[in-house]
Amino acid sequence: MAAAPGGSAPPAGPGPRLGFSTADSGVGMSGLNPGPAVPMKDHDAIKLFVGQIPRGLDEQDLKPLFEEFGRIYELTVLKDRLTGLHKGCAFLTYCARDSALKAQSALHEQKTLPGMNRPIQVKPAASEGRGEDRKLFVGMLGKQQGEEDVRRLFQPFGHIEECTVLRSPDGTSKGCAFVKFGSQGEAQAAIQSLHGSRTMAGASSSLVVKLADTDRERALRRMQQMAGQLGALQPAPLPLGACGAYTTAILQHQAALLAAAQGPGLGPVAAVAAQMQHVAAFSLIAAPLLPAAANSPQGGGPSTLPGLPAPIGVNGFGPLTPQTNGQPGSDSLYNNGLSPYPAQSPGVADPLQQAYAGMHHYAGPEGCNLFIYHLPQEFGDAELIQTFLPFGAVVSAKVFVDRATNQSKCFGFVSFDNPTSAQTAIQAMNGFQIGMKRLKVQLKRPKDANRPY
DNA sequence: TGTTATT
Repeated sequence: MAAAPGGSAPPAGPGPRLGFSTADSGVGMSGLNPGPAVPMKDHDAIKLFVGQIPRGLDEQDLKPLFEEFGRIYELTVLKDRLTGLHKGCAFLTYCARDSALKAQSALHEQKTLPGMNRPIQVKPAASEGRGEDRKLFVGMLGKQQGEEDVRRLFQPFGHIEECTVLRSPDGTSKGCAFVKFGSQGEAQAAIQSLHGSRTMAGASSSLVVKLADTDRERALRRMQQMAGQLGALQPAPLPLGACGAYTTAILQHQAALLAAAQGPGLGPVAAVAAQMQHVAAFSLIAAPLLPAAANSPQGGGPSTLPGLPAPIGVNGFGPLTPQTNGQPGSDSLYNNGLSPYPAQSPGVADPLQQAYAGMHHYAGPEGCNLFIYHLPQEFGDAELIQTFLPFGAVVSAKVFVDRATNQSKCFGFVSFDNPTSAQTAIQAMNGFQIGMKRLKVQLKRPKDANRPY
């Protein structure tokens, strides 16, 4: 024992004598540990949790006990952050994965250290994860990249247990993959180094490397999609009271809380309820905030609105909220008598209903789709709907968002179900001043068109 | 100038 060679420091002389209550079977004489002073650990090494350790034993005391099963990479007794008191347990990582497995099977629940009532615990630390924490989702791959390419990319970070590129039924790559590492540490290292680090050929954005969804997250995702479908097909007839963006924000917050609060074991029904509440909140956004009876001078045009006081604050949607429900003209977005909106013709189906009727369609027919630039930074899809809903049935509205920052790119698309509405919207809204900006509203460029403007 | 995908 006294001659532990190599990097393993010999246990300090006096210290508590180490032994198991069952049998003392020559612990500590096995390992010659030649090699570098700084040990290397295998990529697939396992971090072990060791419990039921007598408080009197420190790392040096414990070392010989565990060295029987192989070279130790790291051994740390857990201490209270504040008091520094020994917590009766430790983390142990062997250089070799195999050593950890041997130690676990030989020691876990098998022996009891002196002075303890319960047998020692030796098992993978919780931080090692039980599968999900070692599995990565990889996005923004090139469509032509296969398993081999992905493996090449991730192989430097550890032992890859699985590597699968997701493909459509016809075999073409969906541009994403799953990679499972031997340990959580390897997975985290890969995330650290690779996420956002490069853009693969043919990808629209930089590489995505993150933990794969858990089963629960996957189920939630599915339900979100289903709820979305339901909402698009059957817009709930909601009371359109005085509910503006602020109310919406509260509802969304509540929905988020509900979703976050669903701990393990929450049934699918409650999850759906949370999702449906979210859908309801979204529906409320569409409460028309615009003056229904505001007869605007159509001939004037937006360019005749110089010096318009900013109707929309840069820090929120305060002015967007209808403060007097149903009272045309007053306290509305356009309290200057220069609203660009045409009167809503009676007899036309509720535009709200129409707006949602086909909302899952991205684009309408040619000539129905608008490209809108110079949107206020805080404009989202909902505000875009609100702004263009008076001109006709909005089939879709989408503000582009930078995926990395979640910030609006200040442009978006609105589609109507007919070209006349689109033209009316252009006439009324192109050049319209909001805050410091003037909207640019024009027909969306067809995919194949080559004109810059 | 319609984006990013979850076995």
